[in-house]
Amino acid sequence: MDVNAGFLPSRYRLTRQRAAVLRVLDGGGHLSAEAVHARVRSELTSISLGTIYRTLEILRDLGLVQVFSFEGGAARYETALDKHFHLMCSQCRELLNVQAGGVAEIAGEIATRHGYSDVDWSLTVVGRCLGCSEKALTEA
Amino acid sequence: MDVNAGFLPSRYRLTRQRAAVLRVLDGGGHLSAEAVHARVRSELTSISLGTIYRTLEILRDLGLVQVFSFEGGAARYETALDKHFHLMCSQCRELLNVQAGGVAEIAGEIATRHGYSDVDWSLTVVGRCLGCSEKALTEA
DNA sequence: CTCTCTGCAAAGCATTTGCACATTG
DNA sequence: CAATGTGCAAATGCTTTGCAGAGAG
Repeated sequence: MDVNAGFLPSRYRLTRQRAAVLRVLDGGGHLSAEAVHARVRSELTSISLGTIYRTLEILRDLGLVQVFSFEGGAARYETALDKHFHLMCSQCRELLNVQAGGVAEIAGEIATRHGYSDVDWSLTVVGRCLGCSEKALTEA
Repeated sequence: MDVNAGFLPSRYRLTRQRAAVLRVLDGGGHLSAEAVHARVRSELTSISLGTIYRTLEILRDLGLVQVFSFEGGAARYETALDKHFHLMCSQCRELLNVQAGGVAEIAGEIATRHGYSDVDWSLTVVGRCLGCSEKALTEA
């Protein structure tokens, strides 16, 4: 991804810190702020967690990054992709992106029926992944 | 709802506090722990917030109560009903329950394809509700 | 009399914020 | 130099927990 994209037409400056955060997220995965911090640190040793949070917020504002929050854990950040939903393992909490089919229609229909505007949706499917199922068997 | 239902076959005692929490939630709505606390207090003036949280956790464990967590706000609790999803206003954060149609199928299909078991799902549709849309117009 | 439950206050975790200094355009 | 960004540490909001006493079986 062109790290400059999205920055130029904005009031935000493209600093080393911001570029590094974006680069880490471009590496893929669903990372917590803490995890982003750890990775960016290998390059910018003195960057603070506060800056990570501030940066993630800005990248969100620019539409370059998406957040996923769930119960009992830190929010996970990923670079913005096509609209998708998440498949999450209830044990290891690993996240998988899944393409949406039909969900947008259901969401839109409901929203219209209730007079809601500026509609967005989020679907999360939770279950035990293959790896964790096997681990459970081995341990039993 | 019979407040005793669910308690008897369990290791939990039915105390005044627990009955009161359940009664408040049966009153309907999607309440934060803080809101439950405020309402229960009118009856049991010295009940603590800690007890509210502990009780909500137990009621969840018994399947009598469901939680809904979202970004940037306290979790909301409601008595367990048929599987449904939530329509949330992005401004006033009011929650509406909506019956599910087709979502379970999509979720199940995806989960099976990826080998996930013990599957559950949650769909949240977010938008601006009628009330908030009107308010926005009046203020403009 | 033992086990469970409660209130209280302290701790915990994720996130945000105030401030003084550094960096940038 | 004026505006923006940063590190640090303290503050915040929600939730959990340790403990000592109260209540239930």
